[in-house]
Amino acid sequence: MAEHLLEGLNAAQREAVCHIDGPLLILAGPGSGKTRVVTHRIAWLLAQGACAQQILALTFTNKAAEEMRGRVERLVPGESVWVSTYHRFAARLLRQHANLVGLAENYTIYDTDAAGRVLRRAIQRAKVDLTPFSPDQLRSAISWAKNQLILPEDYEPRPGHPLGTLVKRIYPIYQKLLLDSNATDFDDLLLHVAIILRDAPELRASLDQRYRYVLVDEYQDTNLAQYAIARALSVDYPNLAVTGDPDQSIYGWRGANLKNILEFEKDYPQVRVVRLEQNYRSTKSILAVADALIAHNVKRKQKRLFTDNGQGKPVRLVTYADHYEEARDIAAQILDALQSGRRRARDFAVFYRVNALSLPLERAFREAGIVYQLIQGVEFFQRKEIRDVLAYLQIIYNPRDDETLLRVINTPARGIGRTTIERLNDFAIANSMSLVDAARDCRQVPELTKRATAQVAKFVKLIDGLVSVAHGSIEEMLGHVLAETGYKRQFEASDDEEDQQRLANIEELLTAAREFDERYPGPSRLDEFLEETSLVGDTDDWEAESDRVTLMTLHASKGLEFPVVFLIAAEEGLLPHERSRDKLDQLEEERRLLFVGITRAEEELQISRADKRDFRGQRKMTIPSQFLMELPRGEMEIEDRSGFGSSGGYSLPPSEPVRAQVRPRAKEAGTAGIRLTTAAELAGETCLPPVDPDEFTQGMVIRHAQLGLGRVTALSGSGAERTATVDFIAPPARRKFNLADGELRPIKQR
DNA sequence: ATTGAGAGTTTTTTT
DNA sequence: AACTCTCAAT
Repeated sequence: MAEHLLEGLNAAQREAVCHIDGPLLILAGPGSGKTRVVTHRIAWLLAQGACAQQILALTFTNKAAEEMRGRVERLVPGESVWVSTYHRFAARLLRQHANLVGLAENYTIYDTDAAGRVLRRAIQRAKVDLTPFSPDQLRSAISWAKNQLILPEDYEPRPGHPLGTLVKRIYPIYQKLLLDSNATDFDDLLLHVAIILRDAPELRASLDQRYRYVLVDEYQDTNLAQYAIARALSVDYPNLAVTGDPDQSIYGWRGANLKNILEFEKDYPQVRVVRLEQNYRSTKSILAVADALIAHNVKRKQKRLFTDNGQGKPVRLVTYADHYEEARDIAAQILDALQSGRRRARDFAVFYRVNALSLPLERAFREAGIVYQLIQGVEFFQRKEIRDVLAYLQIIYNPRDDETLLRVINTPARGIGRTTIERLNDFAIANSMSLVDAARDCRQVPELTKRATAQVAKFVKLIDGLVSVAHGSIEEMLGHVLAETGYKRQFEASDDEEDQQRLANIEELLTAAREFDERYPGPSRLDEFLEETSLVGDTDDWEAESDRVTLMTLHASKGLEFPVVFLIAAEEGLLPHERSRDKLDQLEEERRLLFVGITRAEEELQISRADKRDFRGQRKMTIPSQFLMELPRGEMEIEDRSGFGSSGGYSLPPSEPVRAQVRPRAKEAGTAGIRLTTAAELAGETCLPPVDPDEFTQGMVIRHAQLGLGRVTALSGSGAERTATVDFIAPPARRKFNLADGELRPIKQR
């Protein structure tokens, strides 16, 4: 019956898939088919009679959750297994039991930004001198405490620990500000739920029973709070299955606790341990390098990686004269492979330790005419204009939210200045009321000028007006917000490129709202919408389907794989990062980071460094990474392109011509199956006059006055409402346009 | 309330 | 180098 689920699995994989009751630890090396095992196991459980509602799968990222949900859906169509991130699961649970921790059901989830501002207010209120510490250090100390499930009243610093003393003062104030605003930060979602599960045994027991089978992905990255939640759901029904790889734990700095996985067997002595050690991703050469490197970690569970894949090319270790040369040569190698038709752009990825290292690469790629996508964290919903507009929705939903009120009270500017806000705030504190209520009673505040009082009264009226229309669809509510607040007006007046982009983003938000409304028809689901916008980023940011070279940090590369990988800047201070100096644990984490990077590669891998590098505006001689000494150099191809002794430094061996400066001809590019646009191609095109919005078609090549050439990838609406999503080629960018504005012109190719 | 000069930073970032 | 933050001047 369900035997097909076992097809094509090796013995270890089968063992994991067929395990039903009792704790299970899956130690899954890179490329060992972990996701496959997890999804097949879910399908297996269902086939054995478990019902979908009894299964809960927890992941760390939305991307992972989506991926897993999709694969389960394909295996067993129609079954709705709850696959969720930890935070979303916690947010839902907390929504139902908010009263147990002093919150109301309509609590707000703050993003890092908002939480940071609250912390700043907490510091001010504590009237302490923060020096010599930074607010950031304090933030991470509080975050650490929350992840350790230490409540404000229980926090005790180590004696004589100056930062701890400050935390003890400020953490309770910070937490009170959050609770008074009926708000949480990200850490709170987990903290509150963990505390609820600890202190409400009946509730815990009923949830334990309800979620009979709990699966946790990337277990090596769990912090104590997440661990506590998973454990609390697996007491009476200890069917907890966790998967992870201690060697891929790279989020220790965020409170992840490697002990959770290393000591899982202590927690559940009757645990069944399955090791997935066969790698299906990489060549023998690549795996050997990874294996040799990670063997240098002391705190580690022994694990042997092996593969039936071929030997493959040797891993290359290259030294360049400088970062510029490094970038140029990588671009040249990629271009060469593209032009010969050996590879597509999407086959390549370049990894680096810090985002700032991407610049020279971007420049080189642009010069070479290589299309690339940069994966970086500025998420759509984090953008200022989006946050501003959403803030109004948050206020409608939870008016007690002081922080958000502070954000919107003078955005856009409406003549309520700092002093006015301060006086309102003092009044609110004195009467222990929320800011909205203080604003509502602004006539009782004697210090306020007449003018200020009038402005504040007007603002209160605005908010009340918005609240009164809070039943419609999200799109409508957003429409009201934009209309009543005049938020768009400030940008419409300007012809600044950035402001126009902001407007476009707001349009995009409206589209997102409409899609949401369609997905959840019926009564207003404001809570769901706000939850989604604060907990879900831009999901379609990186998609394998777009044919571009990928540039990203090593951290971002986790979970992905590419045929060809370039790993740059293997230098002391960068990899390992200088902040990990002299700290064994952190040094091992840096080593794991490199391990993760190496094991992303399927067929080819090049690790490089430069003798000189400009960094933070300074040119410095570099020192090779100590990790390079740990690699099996005998099995690798070592190349020195630093031009030792030669004056130029830019010279390359004659067999490897410098290609980066050669722009590809459009024809050649076409045969290689890649889309490249050259200057020549550009010149050979003429713009057609503006056309009716409905004449745009998918795939059409267009030109934008500032952004250049692009291709229409998606269309929606019609007539004056018709919008197009356009992928621009150089620099690569995805933008959305209202076609009625006439900014886009079709291109006629000669 | 907005602008600008000057100073001070600077890892990674699932949520 | 590039960015943010602060504080002072308009």
